[in-house]
Amino acid sequence: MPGPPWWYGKFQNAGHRVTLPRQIILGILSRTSKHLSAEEIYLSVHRTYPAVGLTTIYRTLQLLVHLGIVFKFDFGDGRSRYELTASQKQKHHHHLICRRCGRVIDYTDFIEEEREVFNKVEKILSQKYNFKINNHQVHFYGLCDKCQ
Amino acid sequence: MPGPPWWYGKFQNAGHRVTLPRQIILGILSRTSKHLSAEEIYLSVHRTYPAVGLTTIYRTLQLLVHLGIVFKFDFGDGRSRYELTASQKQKHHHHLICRRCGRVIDYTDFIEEEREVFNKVEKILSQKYNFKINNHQVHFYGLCDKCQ
DNA sequence: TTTCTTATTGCAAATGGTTTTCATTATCAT
DNA sequence: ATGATAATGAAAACCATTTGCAATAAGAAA
Repeated sequence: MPGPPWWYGKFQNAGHRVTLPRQIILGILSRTSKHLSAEEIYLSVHRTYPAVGLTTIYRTLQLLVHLGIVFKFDFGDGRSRYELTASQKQKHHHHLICRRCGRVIDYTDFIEEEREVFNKVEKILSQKYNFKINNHQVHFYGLCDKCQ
Repeated sequence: MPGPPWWYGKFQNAGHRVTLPRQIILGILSRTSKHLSAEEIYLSVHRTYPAVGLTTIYRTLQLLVHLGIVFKFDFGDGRSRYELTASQKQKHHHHLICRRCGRVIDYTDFIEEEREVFNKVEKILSQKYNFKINNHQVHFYGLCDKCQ
């Protein structure tokens, strides 16, 4: 798949430079289907590019979230976790979180049906509260099979 | 409304003591409709009971979350916020969060489809992933009227 | 290609919410 | 009333994340 990646334009428009660390980080995010933390990304980057510092990871993630390229999640384990908003590896999904062991399951079941409802709800909420809604997240909390 | 409060049994069953700080904290949570942070609760407690320390607030909240009496939320402002899971003041609701100013709006006026989908999805997910689901949270992210 | 402006980076130090340690206090079963 | 021990408060420790600043590099202009 040649040509510039899909996020390229978002950088240009906002006047941000396409630097090596940023490309590497985006590469990692686009190749995983996990919810990586800043440190995990740092370690992954560090294997091939030891010169990149943890600070850059944090600053880049902050930028990516701001540009709407990445979602930031809190699953309750004391650190933020990040996912691309769009990629081959990441279809739109919601989360099932175990309160005991912290396991997170992505599910896409009924996502279409959910999406229809959410579209409708978003439209209603946008009007009622005069809110410009960009995205949503759904978390179900409970106990996984091993922890019951 | 006389008699012991609804959470009393949960304490007893788990062998936890009903102490003054715990009663005060639960009192505050049951009288508010806001999403209070640990520090806000501390300050509120402190006005009438200056002897209660911040540490106790944290430990109590941790216990309450564990007992399922309180929900812990992360709205992205760098601190956790807490709400009773059940009370006169708190009906089940979802959140609308402004990415810019951090304002959080609760909404409870669900449309029928919304309820149906959640009931259905919850049931199916429980079976498919053998998860015992206790609750869910829904966050819509966007820009509020003032921040657009 | 070379130059120049300035956004970006790395390191170290600072921040700040939350947790831990430990001696003291208070709950509640006996 | 008493005793076992859960709970508490104060201070210190933790640790994910942010900030200050001098050095570096992206990308527009020449």
